[in-house]
Amino acid sequence: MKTTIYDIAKEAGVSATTVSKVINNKGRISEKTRKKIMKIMDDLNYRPSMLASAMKGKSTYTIALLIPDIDNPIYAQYMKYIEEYGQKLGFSIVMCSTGNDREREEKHLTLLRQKSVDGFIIASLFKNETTLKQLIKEKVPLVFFNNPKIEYSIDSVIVDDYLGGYQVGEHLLSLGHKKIGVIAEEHTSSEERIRGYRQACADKGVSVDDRLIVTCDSTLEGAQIQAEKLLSKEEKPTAIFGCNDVLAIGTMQAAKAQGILIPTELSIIGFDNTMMSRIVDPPLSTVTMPLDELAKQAMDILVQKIEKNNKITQRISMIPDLVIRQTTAPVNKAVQTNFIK
Amino acid sequence: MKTTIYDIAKEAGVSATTVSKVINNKGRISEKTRKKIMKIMDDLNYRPSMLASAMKGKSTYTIALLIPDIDNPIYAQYMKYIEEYGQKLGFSIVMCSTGNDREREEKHLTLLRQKSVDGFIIASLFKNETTLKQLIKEKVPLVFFNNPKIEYSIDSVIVDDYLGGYQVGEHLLSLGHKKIGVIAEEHTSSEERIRGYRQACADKGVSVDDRLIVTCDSTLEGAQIQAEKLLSKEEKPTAIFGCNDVLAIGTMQAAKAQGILIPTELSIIGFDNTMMSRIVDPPLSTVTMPLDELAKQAMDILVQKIEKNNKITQRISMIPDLVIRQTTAPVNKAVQTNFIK
DNA sequence: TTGAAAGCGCTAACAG
DNA sequence: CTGTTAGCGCTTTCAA
Repeated sequence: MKTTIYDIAKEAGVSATTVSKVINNKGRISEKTRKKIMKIMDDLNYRPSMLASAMKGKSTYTIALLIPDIDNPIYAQYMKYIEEYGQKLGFSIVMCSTGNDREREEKHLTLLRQKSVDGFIIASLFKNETTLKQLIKEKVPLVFFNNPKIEYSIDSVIVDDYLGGYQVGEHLLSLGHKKIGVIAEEHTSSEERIRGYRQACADKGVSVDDRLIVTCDSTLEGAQIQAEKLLSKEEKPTAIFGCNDVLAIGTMQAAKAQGILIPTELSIIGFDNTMMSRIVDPPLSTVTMPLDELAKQAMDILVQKIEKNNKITQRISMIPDLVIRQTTAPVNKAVQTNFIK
Repeated sequence: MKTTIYDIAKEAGVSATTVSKVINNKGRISEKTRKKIMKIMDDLNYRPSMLASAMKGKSTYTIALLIPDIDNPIYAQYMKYIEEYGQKLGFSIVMCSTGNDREREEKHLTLLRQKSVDGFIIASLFKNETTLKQLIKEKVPLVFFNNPKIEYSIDSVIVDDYLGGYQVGEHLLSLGHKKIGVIAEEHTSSEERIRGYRQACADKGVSVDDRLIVTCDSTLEGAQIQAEKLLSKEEKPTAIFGCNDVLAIGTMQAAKAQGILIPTELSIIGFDNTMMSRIVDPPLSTVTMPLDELAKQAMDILVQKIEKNNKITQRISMIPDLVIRQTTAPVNKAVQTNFIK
């Protein structure tokens, strides 16, 4: 039999209420009884059941994180920082992978609402508008993470993907590239990154060739296939922007397989600055974001909603930063001319 | 106000008991009332509170996974497969990273027990014997994952690390290597892998030089530092066994930094077959394990314990397999002789 | 085939 | 400063 608040009460010769009060530091309790109760709780190794207190309307100190896919190390990183900071705040994180699939997203959502988790951090695509509206109406605490939902009044914490894409564009353009391929994943963040990239091109007066912008599932293999196609086009790109590191690295593999030299014959740049970008050869140029800070903000906002019932909704955006490593270089005139003939 | 079982009962003109019975498919209910109740639940979009039912002694359908560190992709993989299969079984997974730190392990443990999670899968080091014994005594459902605790009668699911180490040893030896460095992480699995490796050496009559076996924290940087030391020894190894992929890849980076050619001048082999091993250049030889199967078994055992209160304890061990890629090659006689002079 | 009543472990009025 | 009482939403005897 697990020890309950009553066991403590009985042992201390007081009522359960009193014990509850000392547990929660509420009301006024004489220092004497408080000490006594504390000691007994300690002796009996008593731990209050969070289930029971949650039933009385308190929070469960559990939040759910929805991510598309752990295989992409960037999502593992989301998890890492969110869990780390959650730990500090006393929250547990339940991990839900969704594959960006609406059904799986919803299944997690309803299941976890039944379990009364306090809130949700959503990095998964989450395209279902009906459900989303429903959640907002029911005031379920949630914050979108690196997943802009500009059409809705919803809390979100994001890196400025648009700016990141712009930086990539500028960088590539400054290196003299004009034929630039883009491999994107089906996610709002990719879209924003591309939007930024396009703007950079527009600002420099370089026209973008839409046929060079392709989408694929966010796997090494998927990217490899798309990159191969891109690289066997007549109007072969001299640079490719992978909208995340996995995509960029898949592209590197495709290039290597075709004997294309990086960065001499092809510049490649990624996004996310995952550990992978440091271990490939040559090390991948990419874009980094302040993930720890993003995670912290997301948790803070959520906890505000949960504990203080905070009503204001905010949209926090952080600045990304280029990390130039060794996969980007000035366009190789020789190759270009050779190709144009 | 959330709809409760009573709202349904009232609407249907029956008692809460009856509703409860149809929810749980218990007792005998006329097909008519059952249909009626079902319909009303559906109309009102009723979802039973798992908190309340958990308070009556039912399970929470939540299990906790303790891992050392998400930064190592192999642990992200553990998470992935466990969560995936958990999803199928209707269980949510709460992720706890511990850094192999006893205090953090215990904090998670007590917190989650207060939250009444149904059980624990432990991949984290977990050296605290007192706590462990306590958990066993209290019959907390738990299974150790790739984390052999041979001294205790505890359920565990592991890859046969000993055999994996043996395979690595055999492979390296068959390539003619005699001076082999080993970089290990502080974890039971590393110890087993080394034990297997030693046995292989013994079987081939090759003596192992203990000064070539070193330990470090499981980071790229840590491994790099240790590898540098190893590679600047007089008795420089011709091959290095990284007890996991991170360690092996850190070693690759150290070698590259020193201009050492892989595999011509130095063979390197890892363990875990993470995605990283495929993207480094040259691709890393390593050892693979049937993670999906391991995860499945671990969950199945745990669920047996939770739902059927299964008493028997089992230790499941699966066979790993060498994946020879391009970082291992026959020892380079030239280098050897050159070195010996 | 159905329901009344008790209770899981805790907290929040309210009274004393 | 402390205790009584009621109740969160559900399940489980036991009786009808």
